[in-house]
Formats: sequence, C-alpha cells, structure tokens
Amino acid sequence: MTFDAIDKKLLQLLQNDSKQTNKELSNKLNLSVTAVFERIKKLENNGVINKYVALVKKEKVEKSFVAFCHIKLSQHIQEYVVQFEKEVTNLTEVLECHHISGDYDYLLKVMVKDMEAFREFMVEKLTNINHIGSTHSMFVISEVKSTTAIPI
Amino acid sequence: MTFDAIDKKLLQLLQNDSKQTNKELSNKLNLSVTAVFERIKKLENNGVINKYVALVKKEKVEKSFVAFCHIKLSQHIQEYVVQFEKEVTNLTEVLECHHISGDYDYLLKVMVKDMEAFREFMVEKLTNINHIGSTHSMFVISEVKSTTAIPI
DNA sequence: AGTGAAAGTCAACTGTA
DNA sequence: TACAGTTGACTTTCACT
Repeated sequence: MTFDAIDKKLLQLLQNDSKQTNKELSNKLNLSVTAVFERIKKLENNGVINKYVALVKKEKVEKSFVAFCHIKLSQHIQEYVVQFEKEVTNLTEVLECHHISGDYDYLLKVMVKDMEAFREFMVEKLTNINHIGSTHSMFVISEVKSTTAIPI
Repeated sequence: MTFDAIDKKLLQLLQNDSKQTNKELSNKLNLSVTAVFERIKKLENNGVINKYVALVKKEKVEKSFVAFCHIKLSQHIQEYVVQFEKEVTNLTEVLECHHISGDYDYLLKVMVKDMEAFREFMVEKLTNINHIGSTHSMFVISEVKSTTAIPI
C-alpha cells in the first residue's frame, strides 16, 4: 500500500505511543475520530502495523547487561545452518539474531543480568549449540540511542 | 520493585500484545479485572513498563535494508565523544547506537530502503559527522530472530 | 475517503472484604 | 491485595456526503 502524509504522521505517532486515544490522534492530525479509526484499521489489515507491545525498561527487571556476539559456524552445511538458527531462536536471552555479511556469520544481541550471567549463558547455553566455530563478544558500555520507531 | 509469578506472566503477555483487554488478561492470569488493572498501573508507575508502541513491519514501509556499522573515533576527547553521540542520535536512519568494548567504539543499527540508500546515508550523513576515525559495515542477509520482549 | 451520531464495550474509580 | 458494581469515555458501527 502507499502512504500519504497523514498515514506517515499517524505511523510516527503510533510508533511512539500506541495508547493515545483516537480522539487525541484526531486532534493532532486534524481529522475526525472515525477517519483515524479507519486509517489505523487499514494499516493493521495490510500488515504495516505488525503488533502493539509494551516496552519494558531492562534496568528495572535486572537485565542491564547487553552484549553483541559475533558467531562463525564451523561449516556452512545447510543442515548445520538450520539447526543453529533453530536453537539460537529458542534462547530467551537472545533478543536478536541476524545473519550478516563479513568475517562472521551471525550477530546476536544478548540481554542478561550481569557479567556473571553472561558467562553462564556463554558456557552453558550458547557454546553448547553444535557447529559453532568461533565467537567474539562485545559488551555494551552505554546505550546512546535505542528506538523501535522506523522513520517513514 | 519485586515481581511475583503473576507480574512476570503479565509482563510477558503485555510485551507480546499490549492491545489485549484487562478482561482477556484476567482470564489468562486467573485474576479479577480490577486486580489486573492495578498490577498494570503499578508496573507503569514504577517505570517497569516504559511505554506502549506500535511495531511497524519494515518491509511494508520500504526499509528492508538493515546494516550494522562499527565506528571508531579519531580521538577519544570528551568533546568529540559528546558531539558524535549527539549528532548520531539525530539521524533517523540510526535506530540504535551502542557504545561498546572492543576494537571499535560504537555499534550502530541502521535501517534504510536499499543498498543505494545506504551508500547515500554513509556518504552524505554518517561520514559527515566530525571526528570519525574509521567505519566497518556489516549487512543483514536475513533476520533470524528479532523481538523486543525481555525475558523476565 | 470523509463526517456525525448511535450502540456497545472498556478503563477507571468507588466501596467493601 | 483482592473483589464486584457504577460511570464516563472510548471504540466501533452505521447512514450519509
């Protein structure tokens, strides 16, 4: 689907706060409540809006330690790739896993309590996955920017 | 604040779908509607739930190209650091910027339309920021896993 | 695509245990 | 900390422009 200026503004507003009422949105967009309602439904039905979620502050739930892990597989046999991707997806500590270009095959975003929890995660979970060749971890010192809002 | 089993379950539910009604949540948690309401308010007031947002599918808004950029500063003078972090934060294409340990200083998550848009971003925006020493980019070939839900 | 008004549903507040 | 009942506000539908 295509987006006019109002759709774009609406998506930006909803990406920053999905708990606004249609009335509030209608004021910001100079539209009627019903028009806002129908535009939102259209965005939902077309799969543009994937889902609505609550974002939790990691510091409040003892998950302040974030690390990015590079992973190289030992061999790039399809069977190994499929199995690795399946197993890594099942790890709750892994919030993101990207297959990437470059020296390593994968980049993982891992969230745990502290360095000790990260050590445990590496030893007991990640490196227990078969076919991993090598890993290289980077620790997040500070979070400069972090948003889920895609610029439209 | 501390969390009992119900709080944890509630946070998981809301992190996956924040549009459920309190009645639906009350069924899943075997609790009354009011109890659910009060628990949610407590989580919001304590800052555990940071905000509610709509998640947009990047493929639907022509932002299918994701890259991770390593960045090294030319010098680690505080003034340079502050200015770099400020300028990079203002770039809408940069969804995340992490100050990290290791060979490079920063890891950025960048989202644009395609490789050509990425080239433009690099040439016209990113490398125009002062005090950047070197960069190294990795392109996302496929997204194996991506969630905003922190395991509680 | 847009609007205003009607109908149904929910969030939010009150009382009480 | 939990519950049930009340009320105003909201979402959703409908008839119409």
